Amino acid sequence: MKLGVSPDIIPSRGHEAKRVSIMDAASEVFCRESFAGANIDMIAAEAGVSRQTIYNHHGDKEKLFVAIVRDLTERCNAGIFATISTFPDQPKDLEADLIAFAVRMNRNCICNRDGKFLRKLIQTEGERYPELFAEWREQGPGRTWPAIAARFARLAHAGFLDIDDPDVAARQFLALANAELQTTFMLGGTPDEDEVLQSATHGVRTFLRAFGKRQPAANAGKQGALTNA
Amino acid sequence: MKLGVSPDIIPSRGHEAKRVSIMDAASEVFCRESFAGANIDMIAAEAGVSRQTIYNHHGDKEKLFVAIVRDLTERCNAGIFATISTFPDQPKDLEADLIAFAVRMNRNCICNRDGKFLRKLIQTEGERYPELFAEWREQGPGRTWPAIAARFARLAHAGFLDIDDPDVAARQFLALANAELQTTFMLGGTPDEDEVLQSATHGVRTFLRAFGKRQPAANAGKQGALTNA
DNA sequence: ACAAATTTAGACACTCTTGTCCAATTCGTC
DNA sequence: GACGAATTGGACAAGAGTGTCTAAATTTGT
Repeated sequence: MKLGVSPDIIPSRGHEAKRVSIMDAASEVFCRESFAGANIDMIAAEAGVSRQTIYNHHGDKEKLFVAIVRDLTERCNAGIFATISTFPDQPKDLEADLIAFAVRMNRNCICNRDGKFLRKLIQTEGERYPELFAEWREQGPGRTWPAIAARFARLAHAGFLDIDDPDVAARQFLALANAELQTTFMLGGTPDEDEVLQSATHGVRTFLRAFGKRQPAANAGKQGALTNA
Repeated sequence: MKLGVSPDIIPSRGHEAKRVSIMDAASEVFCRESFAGANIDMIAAEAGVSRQTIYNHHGDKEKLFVAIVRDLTERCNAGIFATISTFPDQPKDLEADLIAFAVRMNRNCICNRDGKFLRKLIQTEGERYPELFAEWREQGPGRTWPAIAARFARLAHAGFLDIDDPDVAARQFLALANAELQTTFMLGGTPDEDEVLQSATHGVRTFLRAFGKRQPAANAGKQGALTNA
């Protein structure tokens, strides 16, 4: 019933509409209740379809769950790569551009519905479905970290940063950008725009204090600007 | 019933032994299977007691769960405060001392059994038991972050660090120390000693590049040592 | 060794959930 | 409006899990 999830046309009625509606409701319920705690009637009610329709579409509870995870994994990875492609390779204002990138990363990949759901499902059910989440591991972290690291390496090579190990720097960059959101994430909350911006700003400032060029020569006053709140 | 409490002795048999055994098994099973997925027979089998004994001790499944969470929260907080008390207030070798502290923090509070279990239970069931985990939030993050921040503030005041906002610095310190363990945590794994040391080392080095005194005057060569791998 | 307390195994009633079947109804399309 | 496909709701059997009850066995304190 709502919009804005998939890039394709969303059928607002008919067979496909039910399918989408079921997937939406199932993600929600599986995340909220865990696999064992979720029941088909709940999902049916939330999706506004009859229980039988769910069985018609997906066969059984486990197949439905697998479909959900695959779907989320795919969409999340697409979102992450799309966001990585907006990495500031030729920054005009390094600090501002990195903050904006960190905010995009958080908003579009980590704090959004798909990101939140996938993260929770991995944490909750990851150990019980190793092969399913191994796929995520390879397609997700296994591919996205190197991609981000490559961007930082390029930025360093172009003289904007002073980085020894791009892989470590990439991990630390995101860790810093999220540092102040951890407690909220823990309890399944969604940080608001302000919190995301705050965390990203503080994180990027610290990142640049560590990896920024000591004296860019062009703007000597800049360094001072980084330290004041 | 009887004896004046002997606070220290751990009973290896008898009534109390069963109690401990049940708590251990229940933590394990609740974490692995989630509250809804766990069943009493599983816990009984894992604890080596009969199902009825569990009902005798704890009344019902939910009361058992609550007891587990309280127990874990209490022990974890104790561990965290004990570790905070080992913070290097008068460091001899700042980098080495902070790395050692970060490793202790990880080993004793985050990667150990209690930490891992509590984290997973909060992630999995936090939304369903708000009042229970609100307690954790107040006693845990609400008290430990300020405590750590105060230590960093003191270190800065003593001239070892150059910190604007101790709260932010404290959060970033731990975020950096854990940066390379996130993926492992996600799937419920336990990082080995090497990974913990690696992550802490890289994290502390970055932290000091950001917050270390630029030129401590006394040891000019030190700064160089921080930057090489 | 005796008495009290605790533990045990099994049976049990009850509830909840899954997944199937089916007849009636609605929907999409021509 | 008519036809085929999809959806619905309700009944249903089978299975699993909770929590209770009991009588017998075991452990504990003295």
